[in-house]
Amino acid sequence: MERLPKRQRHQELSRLLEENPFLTDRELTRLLKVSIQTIRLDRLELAIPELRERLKLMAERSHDSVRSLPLHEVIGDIVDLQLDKSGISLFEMNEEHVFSRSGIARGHHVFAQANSLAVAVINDEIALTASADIRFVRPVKLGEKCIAKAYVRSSGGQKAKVEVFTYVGEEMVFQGNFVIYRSAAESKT
Amino acid sequence: MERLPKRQRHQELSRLLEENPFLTDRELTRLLKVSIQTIRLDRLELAIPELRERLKLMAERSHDSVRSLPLHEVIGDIVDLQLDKSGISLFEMNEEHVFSRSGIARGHHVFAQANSLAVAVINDEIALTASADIRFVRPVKLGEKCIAKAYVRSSGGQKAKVEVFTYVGEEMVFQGNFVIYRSAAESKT
DNA sequence: CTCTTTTTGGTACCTGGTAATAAAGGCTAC
DNA sequence: GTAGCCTTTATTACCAGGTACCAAAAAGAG
Repeated sequence: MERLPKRQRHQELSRLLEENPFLTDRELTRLLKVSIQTIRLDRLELAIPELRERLKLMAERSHDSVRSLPLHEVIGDIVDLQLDKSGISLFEMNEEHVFSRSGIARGHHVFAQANSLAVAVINDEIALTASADIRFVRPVKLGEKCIAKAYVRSSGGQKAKVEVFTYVGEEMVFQGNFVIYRSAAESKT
Repeated sequence: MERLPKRQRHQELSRLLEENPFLTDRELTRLLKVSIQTIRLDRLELAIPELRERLKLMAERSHDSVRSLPLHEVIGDIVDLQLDKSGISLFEMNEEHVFSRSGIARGHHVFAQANSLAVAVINDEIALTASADIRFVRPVKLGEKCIAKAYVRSSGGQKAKVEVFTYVGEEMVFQGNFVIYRSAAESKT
């Protein structure tokens, strides 16, 4: 058995669910052409919860409105969030985000998604961006779906370091290192 | 059997679910002290969907809402522009730009003003942010007027370096070094 | 050609329901 | 009284979308 197919399938599975978290295992068997048991093993390996749990998580996030994310002001759609650890958000570039001339996204929209995620992932009353070092790897074009992944690298004390990578499909389009100030109170994790 | 208890129960049921839509029928039997069948008949009468449907609806709403936000073409009013030299823009923070909790502006709005200006100041068909190194010196609060000043430090070749300082009054609140890609030499096409 | 990993298949069980049907409780009308 | 009616409760069958586990087949790797 080639090592690739499995990893490719895992990537594909993650991508599909990031794009559309409403897919059941049965629908995934159709999309990936493997048995339902394989899908379930894959989800297990990738630590992706079942459909109902995913929906519940989404519902909870939108319901709470407490926590560090007033959802309406967040750029992008946060589909996974492990406070103080990591997070994933989706954002699709459409007309209002791009230069009309070239169809290329304005940098600050790409930044906004990454920044929103970096702030959201910090489990604190108040979290503010202190500084950032960012790189636009390749232009993002109209219609492209950006998947931003944030990883908290260090969160001791008042400053947390968060690394964010933004992808379009497999391709990295943006990378940023954020330093986030936190209100200091509840750091325990 | 009193006619009232039923209507009262219906009201109570609606109230409970509005307050906490995550309640299962079983939990409701405990709260209302009737059988689970009664709860289900009540939900039927009141046209309240089952728990899973409620969660799904909430998840769907949170999924396709967020995408849009008031980030239009250029952030800030450009009041002075000397192409390839310098520029100034103004931007006032209001409710939609700040964390409702703290009244502090979200970093990406401050960044967006600076980024817009850095791109605008470059005299070329196409100008894109390649990378940036930014620092939020102090938080910007609701109602504050930000004055961003951009200076082109070097513009030879395909990359231009632009330095942006943002002030509220005399106070510097943000500073960034941008590297901007330009489509070619300024004299071309 | 073995040995291990991966994939598939199947069963039992769980949650939070729907749907249908029957039975019991309570109240009114005659 | 008791018949009629609504409300409530109980029972059973069924479903979706899983989990958990076991066994066997398929596919590589050595």
